[in-house]
Amino acid sequence: MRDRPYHHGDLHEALVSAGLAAAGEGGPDAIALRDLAKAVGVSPTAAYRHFPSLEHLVAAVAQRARERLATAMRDAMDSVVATDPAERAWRRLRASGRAYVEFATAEPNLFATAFVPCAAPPPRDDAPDAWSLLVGALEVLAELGELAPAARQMAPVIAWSAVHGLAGILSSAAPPGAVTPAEATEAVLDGVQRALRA
Amino acid sequence: MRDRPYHHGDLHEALVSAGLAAAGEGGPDAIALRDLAKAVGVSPTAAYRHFPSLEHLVAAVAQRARERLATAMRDAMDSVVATDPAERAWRRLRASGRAYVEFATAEPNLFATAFVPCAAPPPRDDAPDAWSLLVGALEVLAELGELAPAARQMAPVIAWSAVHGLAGILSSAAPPGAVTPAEATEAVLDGVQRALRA
DNA sequence: TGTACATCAGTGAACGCGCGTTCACTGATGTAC
DNA sequence: TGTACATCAGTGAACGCGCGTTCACTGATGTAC
Repeated sequence: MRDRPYHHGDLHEALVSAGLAAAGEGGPDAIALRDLAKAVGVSPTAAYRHFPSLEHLVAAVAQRARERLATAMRDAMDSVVATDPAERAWRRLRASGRAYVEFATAEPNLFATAFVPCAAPPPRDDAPDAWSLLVGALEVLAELGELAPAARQMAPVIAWSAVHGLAGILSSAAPPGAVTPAEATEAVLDGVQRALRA
Repeated sequence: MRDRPYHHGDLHEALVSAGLAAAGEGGPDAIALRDLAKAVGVSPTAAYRHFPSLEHLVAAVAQRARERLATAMRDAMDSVVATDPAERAWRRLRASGRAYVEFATAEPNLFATAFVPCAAPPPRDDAPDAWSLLVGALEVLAELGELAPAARQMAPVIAWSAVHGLAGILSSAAPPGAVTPAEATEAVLDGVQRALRA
């Protein structure tokens, strides 16, 4: 008397999705093949029909986590309303950075999962891809003449470092000193703007 | 016929030091109690005379890793020679940041160990302490009137975020785009300086 | 349209491993008298 | 100065667990004729 058909239907997707849930609760180390199989209601062996090894499953879950992060950035950028092109472009850059940091603080385990070192390659390109979103936002600013010429080539690494660093700090500890996470975030975004602005 | 005395002498220190070596080779997960006991030539049980649990040993090793990082920063700062006080202060700040990033790229496993999430508290305050070194360097700049008033309170978090973020990126991947790690580092340090400068 | 059969996605039991930790113990040290 | 004894730092064996992975297998699907 099984209430579940012999064939699962989409075990691949179910495992990745269960893996994302587990990672959200306990970080990347919580992605355990046997646990995921159990959560999905399938024997551990069944997973090997869809992933050659745990590493590949982890890679797929990590990609999913990165895509969540990138989606949050994109949504935040898309909700910016401003008529002046330059102001709009700066606001979109700031919105992406803010969303990045907020994702890291709201979901520290997924944030850690997104960047977990992983031997297996991701199954495909990230979509959306956080880095591309950032580079795109900076290109708009460059075309508007808003970026300092000296900073232009290095703008992506400068912005990414600042935001990624703050995200890492806030995802594992309170900001040092008597400062709220939101204040620290705006201060870092101000700093990025001063670093890049023409 | 044992060539080793029954009492070790300083097993506490030996375990931490073996833990640091293991972490340098394989990251924080390589800190395994049984392996360390074996490396030191002692039974696993002996470790429990010195640490209540593995967590506490890991905390001690992580602290040691952070102190290595801070020592590298301090050494780099101390080797700055400049007569003009403002130039000297800026150079010291840059030297500390550069050393931070270089430590992360040269010893990615120790860098990861330094910031591993750990339930047990560190046995004592870090000495030297990287955060204090940074704050000290920025205070000197502030007293010289080199910092923008708006940035002054937030200077530590701005500088730390940028450098910590770049260190995290470079410790696990090549910098995106056709850029060397050294170029990226100088660009980020330039960015910090533009963000903070009066 | 019906049927043989190749293919594929599952099962269930087991393997082998390494881990942190605990137990009852023994060897060495140092101190009180 | 010598000795009984408390204290401390080790030993060695074992426990129990959970892990990723493999094996021989079975149930379901779909396609060629």
